[in-house]
Amino acid sequence: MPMFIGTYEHSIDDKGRLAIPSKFRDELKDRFFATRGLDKCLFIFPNDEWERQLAEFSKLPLTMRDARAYSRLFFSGACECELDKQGRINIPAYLREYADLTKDAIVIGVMNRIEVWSREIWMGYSGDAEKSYEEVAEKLTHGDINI
Amino acid sequence: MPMFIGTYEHSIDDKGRLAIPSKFRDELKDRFFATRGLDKCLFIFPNDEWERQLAEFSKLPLTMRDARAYSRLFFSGACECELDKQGRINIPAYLREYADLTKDAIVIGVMNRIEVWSREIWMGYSGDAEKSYEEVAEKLTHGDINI
DNA sequence: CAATATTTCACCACTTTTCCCCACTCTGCC
DNA sequence: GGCAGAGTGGGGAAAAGTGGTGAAATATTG
Repeated sequence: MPMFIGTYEHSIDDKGRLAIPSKFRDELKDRFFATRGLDKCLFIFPNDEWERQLAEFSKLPLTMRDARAYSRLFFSGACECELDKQGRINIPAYLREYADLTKDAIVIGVMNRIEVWSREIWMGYSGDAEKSYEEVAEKLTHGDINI
Repeated sequence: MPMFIGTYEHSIDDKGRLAIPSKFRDELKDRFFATRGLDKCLFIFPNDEWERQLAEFSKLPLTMRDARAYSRLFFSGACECELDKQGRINIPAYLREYADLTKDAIVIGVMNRIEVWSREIWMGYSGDAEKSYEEVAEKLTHGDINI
């Protein structure tokens, strides 16, 4: 079971390269994937998590309009990543655009996935989220989701 | 199991030639087919997927008006493709017309198939879809995506 | 039927991008 | 202070994408 935790501030160079925090590298070693995430960030999934996502998609019928659109965005926005000798990955242009990644990136571990944020967007998002941290926690436990 | 993912921006020349992204070529090596897709794009299926489509169609009753229309367009628009030495295919004129392909094309991987879009149409489509990406994600997976 | 015109296809060459390797800097630790 | 590990930047080789040219096949016309 992978466990990604922590926040790292890294930079993306002109070629779209991003260093993966060294603490995350071992868990990713075999195979991993990046794709459009929710809330304008990128998701990075280790192989087993990726396959869990695929399983969800295989249930969707080609004839449903929404399902088509969703899988088009999901898969067209995905890429398999490889670490270079320095522990970096190459983020394709379309993903950098989606997440507004130019120079300063925030890499965070969220349990079974990694997320990559543009610095500005993360500042806004985490600021808001922090304020309502307790509120959200309360909402979640009233539903069927148990923490 | 083929896995086509990613977005590529290629151009179609006057002769109707389109370069297939090199990452897709290996998966297509033996045999593959192109035809009219849904939403004004072209579908490209590797051989095994093509045969799965055939199987699906053979289940449809000949008496259903919509089924007749759909399979007519699907099969009359189909052609077997071959890669030239540079990794390009030749897209027949009627398919280019169907998908409005003139110069700039977007090639995307959608898991078990490849799609070819005119740049303009894709921009419109993906722009709309992106707006509802998160909504649809929630609807389709009803909460399987972690918060 | 032959000669010419036209289209199609395959090959070749060029340009651009990508990827990989190496070198440097900074930080923390011994 | 020096060493090791982590992150950053740049340069060169290889691959990927694009455009063009020539040969073969087909069609057309005298």
